[in-house]
Amino acid sequence: MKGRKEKAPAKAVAPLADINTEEKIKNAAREVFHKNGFAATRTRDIATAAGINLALLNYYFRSKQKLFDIIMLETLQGFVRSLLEVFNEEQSSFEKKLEIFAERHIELMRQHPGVPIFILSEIRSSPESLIQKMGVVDLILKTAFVRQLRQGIKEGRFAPVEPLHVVMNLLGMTAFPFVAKPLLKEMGRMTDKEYDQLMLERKKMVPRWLIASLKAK
Amino acid sequence: MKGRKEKAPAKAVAPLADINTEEKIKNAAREVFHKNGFAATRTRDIATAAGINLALLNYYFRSKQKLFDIIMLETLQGFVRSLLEVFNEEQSSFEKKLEIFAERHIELMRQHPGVPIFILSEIRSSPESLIQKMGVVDLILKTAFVRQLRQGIKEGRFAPVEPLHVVMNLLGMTAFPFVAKPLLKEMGRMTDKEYDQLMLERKKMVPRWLIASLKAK
DNA sequence: AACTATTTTAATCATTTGATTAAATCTTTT
DNA sequence: AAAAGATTTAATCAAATGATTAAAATAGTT
Repeated sequence: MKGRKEKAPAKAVAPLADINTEEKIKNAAREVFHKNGFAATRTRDIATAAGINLALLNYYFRSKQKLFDIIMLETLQGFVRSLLEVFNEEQSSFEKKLEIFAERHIELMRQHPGVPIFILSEIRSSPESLIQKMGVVDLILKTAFVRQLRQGIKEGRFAPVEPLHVVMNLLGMTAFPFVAKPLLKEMGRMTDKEYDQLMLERKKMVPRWLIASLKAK
Repeated sequence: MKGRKEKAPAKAVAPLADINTEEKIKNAAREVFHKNGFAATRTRDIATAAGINLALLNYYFRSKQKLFDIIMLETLQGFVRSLLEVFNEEQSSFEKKLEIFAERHIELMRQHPGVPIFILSEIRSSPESLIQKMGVVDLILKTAFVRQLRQGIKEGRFAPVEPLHVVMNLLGMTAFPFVAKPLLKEMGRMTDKEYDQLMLERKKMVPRWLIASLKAK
């Protein structure tokens, strides 16, 4: 243990107009990790993508694992936040929340198509740590969205159903097409442009399909 | 290149009552690959799980990649076959196919919960080769199932919809809960047993939800 | 400019990991 | 039983990979 790297490098003057090294590494790491996952990523891939010397990665982030943890945490937070934000909104109706969520969530995934499969495939064999890192997720069944769903059931507007089923259906209909894109695209013999067109259609349709399903006996 | 391993080892007498080495390796490989994926799997993990000497893996399968290819191909075929079998059945109605598919597909995934995320996460960054290995998938839009869907739309029993949307919704509702199990289980603060109970419920519910959505304007 | 602290580089380590080899053991055939 | 062939083992290799080090370069301060 030498002293030089005991603490993180001091953040010197921010090189305005140009991006600093730490950010360059993080951006490259985000891209490569999202694309290939932790195990298939070489620290050299990240260094090359960032256009930096390999040693700088360890100088700024100590280890591949620590860098990954940062990227994963930020990625998860970005996704969970956007979801909870909509679900917690107190004013709007259940139906309106559905519309806003589908619109936002699908748009978010259009901008970052690799993120859903990244999250899911990293979580699959990860220790408790990662799942607890998202302690936020178990807040979902306490949101206004779920409360309104239960209310709708009580009033007889919707058929009785376990709310988690509805969350599964909603996320299944929005996220799955991104998770399974290579497969589904091949099924439909589609170009990326055509596939994207379907995603746009789904922004409007998913809420309707879901509402209809809630009325099924 | 020595001669000894130029060809595959001769399959000698099958050791009845006991499983042979090749099968032991394949079974262990299937388990480990399904759990951790290609990149995160060490050949030593497989050897240990199979209870064999590391060199035997290469003796029987030449390389990690070749062993993986075999496992992946078999895994894919198992999944696609069960899907096409139902969709191609000429006699049954559209609604009946839906019921049978949901029942079979969910049951298959209950037996092999790691398979869906395994397939999807390996496919994501795989070269064309893997996707073409499943040339079968693009047959789906030519099945009786899709033909009957189009017919139903023409007759006005269903609202007009691109069939691929319906396939997305169906697979999203069946497969996604398995793909995202760690996340969804945490959301619902559920035990494995409780989560499995939900999967059983979905066998009956997914067809109803999907039919209802088809009638949504 | 001289001095100090920070950032970057090239070279190198140590470990992990896929694969191979040669010898040993076991099985089948003669 | 001897010979031939198949299977298994222990030891080892070579390349890949995460990480470190010492020195060089750069920026900031006096």
